Amino acid sequence: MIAVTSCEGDMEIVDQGKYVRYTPEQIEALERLYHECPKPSSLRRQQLIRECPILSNIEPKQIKVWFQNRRCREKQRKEAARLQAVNRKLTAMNKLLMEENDRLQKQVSQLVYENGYFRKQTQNAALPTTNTSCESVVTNGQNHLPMQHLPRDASPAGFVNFSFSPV
Amino acid sequence: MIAVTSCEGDMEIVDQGKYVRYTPEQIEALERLYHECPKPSSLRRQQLIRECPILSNIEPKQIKVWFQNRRCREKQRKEAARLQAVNRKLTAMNKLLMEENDRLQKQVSQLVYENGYFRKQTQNAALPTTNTSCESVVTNGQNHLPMQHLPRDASPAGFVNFSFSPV
DNA sequence: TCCTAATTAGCCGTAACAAG
DNA sequence: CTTGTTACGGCTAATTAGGA
Repeated sequence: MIAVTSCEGDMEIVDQGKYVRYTPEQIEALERLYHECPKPSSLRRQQLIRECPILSNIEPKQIKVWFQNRRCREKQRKEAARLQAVNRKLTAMNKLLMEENDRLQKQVSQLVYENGYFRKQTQNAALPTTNTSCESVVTNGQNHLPMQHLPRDASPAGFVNFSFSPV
Repeated sequence: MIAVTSCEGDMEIVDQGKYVRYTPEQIEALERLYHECPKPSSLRRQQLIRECPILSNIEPKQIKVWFQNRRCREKQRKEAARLQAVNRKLTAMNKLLMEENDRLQKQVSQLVYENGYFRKQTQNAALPTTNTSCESVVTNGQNHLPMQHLPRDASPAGFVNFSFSPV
């Protein structure tokens, strides 16, 4: 209770009722100290209060709590930032992969086309060939495709409609 | 003021010095009400207190604050979950794209190989050809590659060392 | 009518505390 | 200690009252 008036005024609340906001100067000092050492010992905390006149009116317990909350906040923010960063990275990588995929698709198309052309040439001009078959020459276990239905639509699985918002 | 004893016991604190944890029953009731309406009006909140005897010892202001905090928590959790979901989606998509890329790379390799073979056949067996050039036949503005340095390393940009942790 | 001061309500950040 | 919860100060947007 104790309504504590309200806005306006520099009321030195003093009375340890509860809930005070530290001044910007105090925050600045605390942040600096936190940057030096995010997890000071109890002893170290007492030193800080003595060394820093700005913090002299803050109780040791409050200092302790402040560092606790500060660590917690940092952790949360770091995790959020990390997720955002990973997202950006993955999005960027996706873009690259899509472009590369596109490029390769085009390349395959062209190669298939040229291949068909050459195949025709070979067929027409060189019937007496030493080739064992008119089909695929090298078969390294994969891609046993008959070479005739490739010209387009070389996509394998279905990742067509991946909404995927920009984070 | 008002130390409020501490742990243990079912102390009916009553005196609203500060900081009380609501009982599981109260939480349950509040959660249920929240599920029905996450943002009740001031009037509605007063109704709730009257209707629900479990909440009768909680002040209107506290109810208001509870709903406020509850919304805040939900928001944070939803955002975190969303990021996680997007991350999973992107990671899965990346995997698919990588596989597809790999497949296309292999396909290009094979096609280039076959192409070379056919090209050689054509050259050897059919010198008197109507072909205008021994180089690329179709040139659709893109992929003006000389066809000789493709066999491997068809990667364009540098996405080699993308650490990319699994979320 | 439009504008401006005052009140109101919600959200954000954070202090303080409890539980684990 | 960390994590989660209660509570509050302060900012901002939305609403309203009163005066030019």
